[in-house]
Amino acid sequence: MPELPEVETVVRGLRASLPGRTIDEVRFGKTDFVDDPALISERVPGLKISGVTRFGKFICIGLDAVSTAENIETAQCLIIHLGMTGQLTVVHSGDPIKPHTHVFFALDDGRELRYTDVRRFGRMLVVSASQFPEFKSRLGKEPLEIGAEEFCDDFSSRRARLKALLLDQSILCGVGNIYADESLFRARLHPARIAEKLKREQLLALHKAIRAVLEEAILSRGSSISDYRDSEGKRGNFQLKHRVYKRDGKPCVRCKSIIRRMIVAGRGTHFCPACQPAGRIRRTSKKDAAAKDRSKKARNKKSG
DNA sequence: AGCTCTTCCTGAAAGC
DNA sequence: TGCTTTCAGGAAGAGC
Repeated sequence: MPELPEVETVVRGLRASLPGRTIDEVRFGKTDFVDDPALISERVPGLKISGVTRFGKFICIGLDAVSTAENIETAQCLIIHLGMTGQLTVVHSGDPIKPHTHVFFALDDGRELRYTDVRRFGRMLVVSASQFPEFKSRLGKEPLEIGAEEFCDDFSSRRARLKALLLDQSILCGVGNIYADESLFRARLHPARIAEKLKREQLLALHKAIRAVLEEAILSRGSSISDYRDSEGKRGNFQLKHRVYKRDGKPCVRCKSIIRRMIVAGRGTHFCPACQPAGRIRRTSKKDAAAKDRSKKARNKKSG
């Protein structure tokens, strides 16, 4: 699943081969993950790619009018989120089409930028350059840019579990399930701990761990678990360096305890029970227990 | 504020 | 062997 390091790798690849090219034509297959396909068809063809940037897990392809004499409002941002299984690759227009390829951007040099997405959990939209800051403002801070002080301030007032906070894109943007688990392991913090209850040193350790994990993962060109490929269709290598993610049942690289998997914040979560002690986990409240009981009964009813 | 559940979708894996 | 069911998960929205 593409998270910040994977998206950054894709963006670097696209940045090396797209700027300067003009998009001649846009073709669509299935469009249920596209906000407004007609608007993309209307605005994008004829524009020149000015740059490719990343914000959180989003890719932004900047587009400008070829002739600067045009009116100013032609500058556009093509925004793409890869969801779980999205892939953006640049190929020659005659190359075989991979299954589940749903958007084709024909370039003026005989190549094509293609969007492939098996599960179609991704998203694609176009906004005018003037609307872009507003779109961007809905996202939280960049984990590689936020300072230690700021990070501590943001987390120390939160009553949610660390795992939930790390996955919340309106707080920090770009961290997903893999890098949340890997960061928490490095900081020796249990995923279900409440942020507010941590000591300052622990929050500082988490801030440092997030940076370290993301930077190392970018150097390894991201993690390829199943579907992830970069803009040239190549796999990343960071999955070989995961210390807890999908390693449940295996020995901890630090202490040899068996890595465990549990659901936290609704997500499969991997951790070492010895290196990441639970601390004082909030006891299951009567309300939570009742909710759990209800869902269990609902499940039994369905199956029986 | 924050938690749980549901929805979207498909392929892999588990269950029978 | 082969069919059916379950599960995984990023994000958004509902309801509590």
